[in-house]
Amino acid sequence: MNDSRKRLTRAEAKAQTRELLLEAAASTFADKGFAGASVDEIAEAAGFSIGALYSNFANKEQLFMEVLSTRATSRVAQATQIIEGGEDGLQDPMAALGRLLVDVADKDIDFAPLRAEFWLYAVRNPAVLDTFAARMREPTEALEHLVGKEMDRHGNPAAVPATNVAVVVHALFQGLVQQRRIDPASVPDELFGQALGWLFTGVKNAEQGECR
Amino acid sequence: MNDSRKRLTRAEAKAQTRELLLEAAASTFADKGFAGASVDEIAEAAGFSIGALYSNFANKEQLFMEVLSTRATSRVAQATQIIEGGEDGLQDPMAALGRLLVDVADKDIDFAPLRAEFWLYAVRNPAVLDTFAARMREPTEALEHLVGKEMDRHGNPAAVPATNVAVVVHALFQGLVQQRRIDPASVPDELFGQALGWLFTGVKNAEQGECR
DNA sequence: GTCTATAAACAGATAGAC
DNA sequence: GTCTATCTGTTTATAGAC
Repeated sequence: MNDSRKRLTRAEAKAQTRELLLEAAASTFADKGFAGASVDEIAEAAGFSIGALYSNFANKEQLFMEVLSTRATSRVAQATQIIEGGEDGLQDPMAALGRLLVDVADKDIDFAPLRAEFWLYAVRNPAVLDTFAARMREPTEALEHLVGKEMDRHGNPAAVPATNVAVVVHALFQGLVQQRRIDPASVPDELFGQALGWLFTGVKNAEQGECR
Repeated sequence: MNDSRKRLTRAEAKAQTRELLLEAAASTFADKGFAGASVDEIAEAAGFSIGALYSNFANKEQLFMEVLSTRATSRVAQATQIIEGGEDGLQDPMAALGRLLVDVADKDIDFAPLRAEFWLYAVRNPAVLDTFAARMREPTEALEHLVGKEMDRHGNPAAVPATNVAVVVHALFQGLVQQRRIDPASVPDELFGQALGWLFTGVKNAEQGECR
């Protein structure tokens, strides 16, 4: 009994070390990039030494991929799922989604750089490309539900596939987040929601034919 | 006379070396990133040795910034300016712009990775951020002209600022290019033009109020 | 399981030959 | 103006102490 408690505690300790290393890795990779970040400074940022890192991860690449698995990309999916279940945005889902996206962009400072780093890594390593593409399909699918509902709300069945609209919304979001990072004045808070509004009235009219 | 010809030829030779180094640098940075690419392999890719590189550029960073100055980001601006002056897209400027963006995305394979690399560098180096932001304003401003014309074509004066629409179009383009790179099937050729169509009918209706 | 010490390879940048 | 050789620091990854 004592023994099992002890074993559990040790397992927990190791798990905690792993988690701390993953957090430090995410932050350091965001700051300096995959090639630019050294395993040494990652370990140090986590409060450990290089030995602990190699005891928990096979090498730098595996650590990087592990960060991809646990963090970063699914934020948007989480966010949109909150909107679907929550009381927010019952009136105007698009404005609510706009606010939420701004929130994701501003709160999680590492989000965009980390995503860019993963994207580059995926583009450069064909073996990883499918894994990353699958990760990116997550938020798009979450958006697809929202998009589908919104399109239903406005009437008739799909002349435009919800999947395509979801891809566009996702791409627009990523693009705006990046632009906001280098030139905040050019991307005011409201622009997210406005752009979504334009897009959806446009889709709506495409469905039912031009309205004038 | 003989002397001046000789001097000119040498200057040209050096200029050519510089240009070759810049091309090789752009390609290598796109392939391996700023931190991942070594000056050695850049020089080698250009057909020169490391000494020639350091004879033409102060260091790796300056070479990188020089690549930014000469290449990469202004492609979209060039493209949209062609549309404005050309015979193409007189009927449907948005569809033409869509085709053109697809072309930029597919033909210039280094475009997106290089842009991502510059973006990351700018985000990480505050001193460079303004320079890069200015570069990014170039294509947006070119788009703004197109957008303004298109909005005029549909009628009344701006309830929506053309600048904001241009930012959205640019962001959308960048996002779609990135998504297409990791999951081509999710971003068919027509989607660029379609999305622009949705956006503009949406903006149009926002200008003149909802149409139903 | 984590740390310290170290091996082996490689980086950016410089100096001097041609 | 370009090349070769080299200096110096840093990198990833491993081995053995605790």
